[in-house]
Amino acid sequence: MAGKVPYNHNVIEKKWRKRWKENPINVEGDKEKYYCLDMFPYPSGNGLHVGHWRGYVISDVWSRYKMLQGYYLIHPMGWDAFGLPAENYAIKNGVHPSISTAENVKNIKRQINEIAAIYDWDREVNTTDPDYYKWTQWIFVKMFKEGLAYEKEMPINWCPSCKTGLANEEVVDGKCERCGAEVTKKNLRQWMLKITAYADRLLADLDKLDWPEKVKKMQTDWIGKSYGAEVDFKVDGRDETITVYTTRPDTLWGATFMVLAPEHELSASLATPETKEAVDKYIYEASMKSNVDRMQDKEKTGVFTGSYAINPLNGKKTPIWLSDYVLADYGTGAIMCVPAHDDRDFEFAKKFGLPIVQVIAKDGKEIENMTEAYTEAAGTMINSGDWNGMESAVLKKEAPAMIEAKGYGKKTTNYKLRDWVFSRQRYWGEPIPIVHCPDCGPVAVPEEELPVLLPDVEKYEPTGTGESPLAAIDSWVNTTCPCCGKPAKRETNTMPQWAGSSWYFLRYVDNKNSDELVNREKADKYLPVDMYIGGVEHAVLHLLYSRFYTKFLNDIGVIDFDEPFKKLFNQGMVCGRDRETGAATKMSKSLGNIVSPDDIVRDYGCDSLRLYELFIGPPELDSIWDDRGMEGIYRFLNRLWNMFTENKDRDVAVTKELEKIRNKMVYDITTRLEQFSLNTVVSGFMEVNNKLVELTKTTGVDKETLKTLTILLAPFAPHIGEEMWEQLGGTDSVFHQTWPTYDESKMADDEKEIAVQINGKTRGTVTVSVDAEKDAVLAAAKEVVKDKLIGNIVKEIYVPGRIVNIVMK
RNA sequence: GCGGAUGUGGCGGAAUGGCAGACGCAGCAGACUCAAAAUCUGCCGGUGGCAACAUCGUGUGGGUUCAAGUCCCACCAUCCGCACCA
Repeated sequence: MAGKVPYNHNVIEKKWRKRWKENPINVEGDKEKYYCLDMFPYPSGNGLHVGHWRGYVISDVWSRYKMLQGYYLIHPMGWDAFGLPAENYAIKNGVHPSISTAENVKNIKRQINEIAAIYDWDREVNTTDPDYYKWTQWIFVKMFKEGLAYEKEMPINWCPSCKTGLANEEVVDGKCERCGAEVTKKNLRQWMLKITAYADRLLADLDKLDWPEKVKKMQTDWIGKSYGAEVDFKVDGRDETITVYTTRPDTLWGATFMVLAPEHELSASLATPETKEAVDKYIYEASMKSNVDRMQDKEKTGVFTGSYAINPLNGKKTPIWLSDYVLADYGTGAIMCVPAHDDRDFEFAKKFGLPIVQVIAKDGKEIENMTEAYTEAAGTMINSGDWNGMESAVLKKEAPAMIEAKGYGKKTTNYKLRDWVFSRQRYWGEPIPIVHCPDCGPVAVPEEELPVLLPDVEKYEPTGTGESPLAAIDSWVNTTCPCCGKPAKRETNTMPQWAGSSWYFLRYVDNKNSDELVNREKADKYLPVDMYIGGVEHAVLHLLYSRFYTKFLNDIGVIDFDEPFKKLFNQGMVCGRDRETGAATKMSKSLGNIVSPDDIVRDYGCDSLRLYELFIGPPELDSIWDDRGMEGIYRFLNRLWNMFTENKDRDVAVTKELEKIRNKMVYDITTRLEQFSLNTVVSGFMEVNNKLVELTKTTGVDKETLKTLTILLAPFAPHIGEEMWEQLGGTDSVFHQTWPTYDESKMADDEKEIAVQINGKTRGTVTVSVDAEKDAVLAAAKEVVKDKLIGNIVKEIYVPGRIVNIVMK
């Protein structure tokens, strides 16, 4: 066709990226803010693959949609740039991490800009920038002053490969989350953050959040709150008392023995001369076992100490054992054992021939030849003295108070959450701003002296001794005490990578402020985050730490809210296909199945890639990259472009049909987008385009429909959207238009084809007017299937606009 | 072991309890072309049938309902999370 300009993505995309740079489209005015945040990336040397892009595309589409709804966007990007890979690269190549990091940032920034993301680079932050980590350190100092950061010598998780301590959250299946090496225990002086002080609030406030239930559940489980009682057992013939924690105080009469963790402070001393050798051996062996060994030991082990404890309720002597199935750092490190009603205690009792006393009747009676523990708190109490006859479920709730009233112990709660091991023995992280003074102890570096700059070192290698490489720089380590002025030494441990990422979203709204972490007025205006988009891998670590930091900063008056992220969306991964098996596999260099967005953008354009990233599948599920699917999207954009160019200069009158198509299009796209069903938004565009292509051959498509389509499409394919808008005569950016609305009355069909079923099976169709009477529809329907109406009609069902079902016989 | 997610054509996937398979990919046939690519048109779950049509069909087995991919019960498989937390 004459005058037809083919779709040239290169020309269009280049043109509009330049325009956006010259005339930013996101302007504040007096608009309300909308804060849409991406999880900021670690600037890896590999750059991004199409999987990383998925989240960025989703957040960009959502942001542009919000923009068309009239919001001013906070849509920033930054770099989580401290961490091991840069340091390991430095060790290998002798390049300072700050140099390799800067190079990687540059490359990834280029890639991200090709998504056409409207990131506001004026807000950019980098966790390794001293102006940034000054405030990371400042938060630590504040926590230290509030007693939330403290030092402790304790056995911690130690990764022998990374040569650093790890938080519990960083240990997966007994292995290092980062490198996969088996984690061992090491006694080290550590900086800890008292996140447990916030356990209750971290748990309760989950209710406030519009987050995936899965993530809330994971955090709930990680915090692991339980209700029960601490009960004091006197050691027979000695002055000591052993306190146990139990969630089942109702079964106290059934406690027939007690088990202590080998690490319990009384473990060794409970041994008698006869048992001493065996007890010491057991304690020693337990201390040598790694986490993995301990978890893999399915068979229970244990040793009798020779001592007995007195059950406070019935005065009975119960033997005290040691076993490593009891955890030293949960509860009190000691448990009372009720083998009749606990699986683990049952197994232990069976193995070592300990007595089993049932105290809850199952189905109203005592079980003969018990083969497994009865763990339900359901049934009447038996063998339980004055508790006999009570309901277990009731007693379970009341017993803690009863025990407390009698002076046998107290009502209590417990958490699985532990305090956060916060120090790392590595180089590339924020120095912990503490000075150790022989007289004053640990002293915080005065706030006006922050940041404590990370010094250059010659050797980045972790020492492996439990000291950071910083310890080798005498000139840096030796300083004076800020308190008394005497010679003192700097803390040489650094912070974990999580430190910088636990609060970065606050800094974006005031990233150049050198006097405050964030200006309060700006914080009140632009925070918190309305929508947070990122992978589910941060369900516990990053998201829990960020919530903790936010609550702390709220407590000390820096900000006015106590939850950072109102809404959270986890996008699925984009997998590659295994060349041989065809199975979905993570994209990785070693498998050679990485698809680079650079190649795709070059061949098909950024708009095509954006649409394919959405069309590939439901955004919350993992999906598989398919090059041919990518081509299909490209074909669609070409068809759309051709349809557009053939209609844009025609003078087409609005018909009822066109009006219907337009309203239905707005309805479909809007509702699907609101439901975050982004894959079906794209198919919705294809459907409407197919219809418009048909109309192009006959009546053509009117301007209003083309304009509406253009605005709807713009958040998804912004370059072509802008180009179409301009060609339709728009003088301002398409993103300064208003999101279209629909009129339901103009969407509906006058006539509808509905199915006619007999006994639930479709036997024909009938086209009826939507406002036809039931009797008329039924009559028409019966006419269609009259040959098949053999027998008696029992019931006739008509669901207007949907179906007729005739029930026979 | 506990918890969660998922299971629909050759593939990715779509379906407020109401005609299963939208949309796309692949495939087949045709048009255009000397030819190919691109593009356009048509077909495209299985079985039977020239066809109209019939029949089976959403992991398996039951159930509720006029009607079930969708709701309920019991399983199976895959993936993810937690895992001796008393």
